[in-house]
Amino acid sequence: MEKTYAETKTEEPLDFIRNKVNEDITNNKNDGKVVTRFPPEPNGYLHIGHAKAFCLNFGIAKELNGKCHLRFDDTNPVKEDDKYIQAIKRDIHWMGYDWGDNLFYASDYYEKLYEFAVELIKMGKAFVCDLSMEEIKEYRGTLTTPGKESPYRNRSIEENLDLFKRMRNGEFTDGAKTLRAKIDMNSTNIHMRDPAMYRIKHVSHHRTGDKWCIYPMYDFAHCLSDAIEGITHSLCSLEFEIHRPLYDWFLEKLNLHPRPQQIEFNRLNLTYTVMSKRKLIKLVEENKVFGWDDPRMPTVSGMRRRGYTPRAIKNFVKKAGLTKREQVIDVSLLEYCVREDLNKTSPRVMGVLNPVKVIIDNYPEGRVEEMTAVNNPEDETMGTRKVPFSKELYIEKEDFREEAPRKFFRMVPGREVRLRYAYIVKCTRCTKDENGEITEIHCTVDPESRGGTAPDGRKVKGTLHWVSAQHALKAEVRLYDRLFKRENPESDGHFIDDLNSDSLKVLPECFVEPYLKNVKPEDRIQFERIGYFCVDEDSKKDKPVFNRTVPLRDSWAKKNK
RNA sequence: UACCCCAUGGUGUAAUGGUAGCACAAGUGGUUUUGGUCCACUCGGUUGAGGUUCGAGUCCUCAUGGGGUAACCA
Repeated sequence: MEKTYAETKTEEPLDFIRNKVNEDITNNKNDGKVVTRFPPEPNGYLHIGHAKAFCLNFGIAKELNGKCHLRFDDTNPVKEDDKYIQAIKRDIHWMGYDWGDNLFYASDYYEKLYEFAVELIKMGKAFVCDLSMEEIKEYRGTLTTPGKESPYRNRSIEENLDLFKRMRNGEFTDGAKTLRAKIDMNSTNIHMRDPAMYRIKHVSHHRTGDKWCIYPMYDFAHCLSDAIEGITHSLCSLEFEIHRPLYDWFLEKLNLHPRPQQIEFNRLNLTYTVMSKRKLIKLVEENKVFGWDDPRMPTVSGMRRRGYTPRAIKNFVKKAGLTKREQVIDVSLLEYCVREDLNKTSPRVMGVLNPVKVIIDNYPEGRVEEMTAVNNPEDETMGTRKVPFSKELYIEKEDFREEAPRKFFRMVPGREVRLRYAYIVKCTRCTKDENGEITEIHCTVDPESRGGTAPDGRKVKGTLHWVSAQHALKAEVRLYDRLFKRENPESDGHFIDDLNSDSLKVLPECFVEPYLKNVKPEDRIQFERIGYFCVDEDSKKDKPVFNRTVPLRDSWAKKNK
């Protein structure tokens, strides 16, 4: 049975919604039950803002032994599609939530909703209106002026009943008639000015096919679907606040009990991205990204492909908090949460993204040593692995300079560096091509320093990652950056202009250690000194593709900005 | 020039009439075979004006600022 937060072991302060739910249980409202719901419309993929909503709804249910229903709000067949239903279910499951038997569709309730509408007509609380869309708009008035009543408002109940039935039977064309609630054309809340309940659309529905040609509106369908399912707390975002009187009106007029309560919370926005479904659809349709699951997208699918973990996302949502103020959260908080999780869980490996060859002149040709490397210094149980070392290696181009700037601890002629888990080497010289590009770097190894420490205890400040040339596995690496150049991409439709043209860099010729030859999509690793990466589904048998999830923090780069 | 909601460091969020705290970001130092992690420190805040009170971020009034609302979308 449900418990209160006093009985859970949370020591953190509760947000205002959890407080309210807690209070309701304490007062035995709804017999102390908690039933929430997550009601996506299947017209796009879920994004991090939706994640906040479903983490809240499923989270509360889980925390208090209540239930959370997944209900597809499918009342507008022209925008909806089954492919979105599949994607939404997959994303919620991936995040670790389960609706059990409680999978519903607003379209399950079409017959019942129709009956409720008939009931309202019988009460004289709804009428069939012949006004056109333009006329309705005109009659509605404006934000500052009252509306006026439709000339069809006082039709007899019998006539309304007959007309509504004929609407259902398909006797009228799209837009010819609507069923409207009879409320108050003078209300200061425009949503109460005789809102539409049903409109005619001769369109087949992804679930009900051609059974219906009238479809219920959100305001009518949502509150009643909640009531039908026995939802106790109907949590939605702030922009629905003004709809609440209407939500309550239908429930009250139809005298439904127990009565679900709508509570509104702030949406989650992130810097350097856009969050509205409309804008995300535009990015997909105009091929600004490769799809809904492009790793640069703020969608759950995109984040999965990018390598974010459910745990990191949940933690982020929790840290973002829940209030009634507008929030725009710094994307660095999300990245922090991702790194925090990946740091503890990702195996470390070496990979060279921009390779340059290193030749160790005093190392015997053909000799191969197996160096022991720690898989994760944060977690001893992850063990160690062997990494082959030989005369010719690759290191990162940017780890070598002919002239060292101040505090540059990497490879420079005449100086020593450590090759991680291998040896201390001293750079002697480099060769260049006719363009001045460095072609080879020559070093000598200190054979006494095997493993990386010198017996004389001398300090070597720099440690570089490397890959043995003859053992290297070729890989493609995709580097992602923020999708937009500006913190708040233009809100007025010109957000496309703020797209960051450098949001994706593909490096087709990287070298990684052979340990990675059996990776599979969604495997996550850390390339030491570079960042966290996730194996992409585009990977081929002998050429893996790695998506950069998030770079490691880099105080060196920051200092040199 | 309507109605509704909101207002705490750069950002997000606590403080339920009694010491304004936490996290991220930013910065400084320490440790380090990842310029990572970790550790320590620093920076910086109650929109304004009145009122109630021994005492106000918190309650009241007004002002200011921000957001939402006029689909047969959700």
